[in-house]
Amino acid sequence: MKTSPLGELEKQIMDIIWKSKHCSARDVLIKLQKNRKLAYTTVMTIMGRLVEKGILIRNLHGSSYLYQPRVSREKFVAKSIHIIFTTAISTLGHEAVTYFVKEIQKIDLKKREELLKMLDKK
Amino acid sequence: MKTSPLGELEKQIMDIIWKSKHCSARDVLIKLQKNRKLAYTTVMTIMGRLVEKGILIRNLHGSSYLYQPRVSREKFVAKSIHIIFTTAISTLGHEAVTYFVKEIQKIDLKKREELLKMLDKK
DNA sequence: TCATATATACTACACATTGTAGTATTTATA
DNA sequence: TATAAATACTACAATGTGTAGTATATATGA
Repeated sequence: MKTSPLGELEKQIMDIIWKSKHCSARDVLIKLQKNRKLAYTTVMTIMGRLVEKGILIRNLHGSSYLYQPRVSREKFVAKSIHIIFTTAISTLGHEAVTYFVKEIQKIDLKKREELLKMLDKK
Repeated sequence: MKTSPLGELEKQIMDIIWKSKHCSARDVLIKLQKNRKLAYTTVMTIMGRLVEKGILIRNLHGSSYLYQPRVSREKFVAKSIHIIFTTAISTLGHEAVTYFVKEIQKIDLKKREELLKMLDKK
């Protein structure tokens, strides 16, 4: 079963596009290449797949495409969490909810600790 | 990325073993075959993989193996949820937490509704 | 206008995961 | 001892993801 809606490269590409609202494959490539070597066609392939998956939309702009997210990052995250959550429950059973609650409580604890640390420094 | 720690068949097998505490491949096969046709070797393969993954433990018992879960269902669920939760956050960002909270709130609402329905019938 | 650069389409391939099962070999049992 | 049962090993298809090459079309600048 799947645990996450995007692969690593897909995620990086989506993050770039969500930030820029719309961009070409080359725009994305250039940003990605700041961190690593990557072929233009690799980016094209992934972006094409994201279009197939309905996550990106593209429009011809002259002789090349401009890509846009089909939904906002917020909506995408909301939907993904819904899928992840319901999948987890159907695979692992209802007790799963309890553990999600516990995870959230842990996070809050950490946040509290972080806040305390910050206050300490000031 | 992965969304769930077990595939469909793996899940079914684990559920059987968690219920019986320990059993042979044949025990599992017989239970699975109540719902569908399946080869003995298919079950063997999956159970072998579950051993490789550290989810099952097996001990020779005469000339065949008896399989046991390495951890309780509870612990497995807890760990799985932890992985799912942290993976989701690292892929989708911290806002993800908000949406998990919303999902839990939705569930509670449903449960409340279900309860009301049950009360209504009685 | 022509050579080069750029974009796209299409194809390919590797690797991991999962479901599925066959074959070969060993072992037990009637 | 022949047969049944268990295991080990191998295989293969489908899917998802990362990676990139090749072929073709198109634009652009000298």
